[in-house]
Amino acid sequence: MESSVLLGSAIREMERASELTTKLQSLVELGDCSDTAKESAGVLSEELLQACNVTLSMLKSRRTNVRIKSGSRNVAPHDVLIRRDSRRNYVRQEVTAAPFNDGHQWRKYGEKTIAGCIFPRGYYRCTYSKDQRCEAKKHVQQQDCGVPSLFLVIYKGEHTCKSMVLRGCQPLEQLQLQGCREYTCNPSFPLKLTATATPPAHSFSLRFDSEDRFSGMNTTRKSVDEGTIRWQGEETLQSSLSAVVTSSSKVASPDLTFLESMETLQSSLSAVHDVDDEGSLRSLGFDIDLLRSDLDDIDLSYNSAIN
DNA sequence: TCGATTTGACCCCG
DNA sequence: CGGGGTCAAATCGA
Repeated sequence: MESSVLLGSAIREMERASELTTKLQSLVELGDCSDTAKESAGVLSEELLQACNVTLSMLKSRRTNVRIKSGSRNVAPHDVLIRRDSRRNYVRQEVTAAPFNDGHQWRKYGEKTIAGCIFPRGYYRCTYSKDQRCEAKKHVQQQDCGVPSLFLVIYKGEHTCKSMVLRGCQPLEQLQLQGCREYTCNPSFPLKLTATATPPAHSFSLRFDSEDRFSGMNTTRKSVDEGTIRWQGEETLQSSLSAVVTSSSKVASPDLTFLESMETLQSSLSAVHDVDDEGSLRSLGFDIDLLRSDLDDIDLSYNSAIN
């Protein structure tokens, strides 16, 4: 069971690597030596390398065979196990490359060297443990030296706090995404945005990288329907910001306005793209005002003036 | 100055 | 008694 879950994840990563290789190959066959083509090739190579590294980490971790003492069960990477402890509190354990991207805020209260483990175990409790008597805790332990590294995370107790700081109660957050500016939403998670053009399809890809001191750089992307951006929050804020904007060659207007399709949200998003003499997209900038809650699920469509 | 992290000491349980 | 979990003072950094 555990092996099949792991194998499935590894296969998906390799399928992604295969797709990236195909794209890279197409780019090479075009023989385009422009800067944007080089940049796109660089991005694809980077994604390809990461997909390979993730797969390697999974397979290496499987070899080292992570074992949970209580219950004596093996937990494969990305496998999730839920049980109750002796106090009938929920205990959930999982192996992940991003142990802090779980949508909650944690405060570290201890660290301990564990017998037989290379890396120390970190002890965290909910930031609101005192204010709201939230008893949620988690232990985080690095499993290997892979890139990205995998961590065993054991969650104990359920969140009773009303925090959900990454999902709603925060004041209006202004997020400006312009080219390659950096945006930091939390001192612990510096985020870096990169924008890249991919000729000749005039498509743009926006990628959000999140980085923390344990798992290093994480990159996420989303699939997009033509003419729309589907920006869907996943379990965590930090890994959810990824969008690919595809504008066909018929788009000639320098102004591209994205309209919010969900009236209940208070967010607004506008984008301006810059075209060169031949009408090809050269750069794309976003200005986004949003509430954190917006990140849960946003559907956007755009109108574009056609000359 | 205050909140978060670090780290050594202490407690508890098997 | 030893190892894991927590406490709390010291330290860090924004």
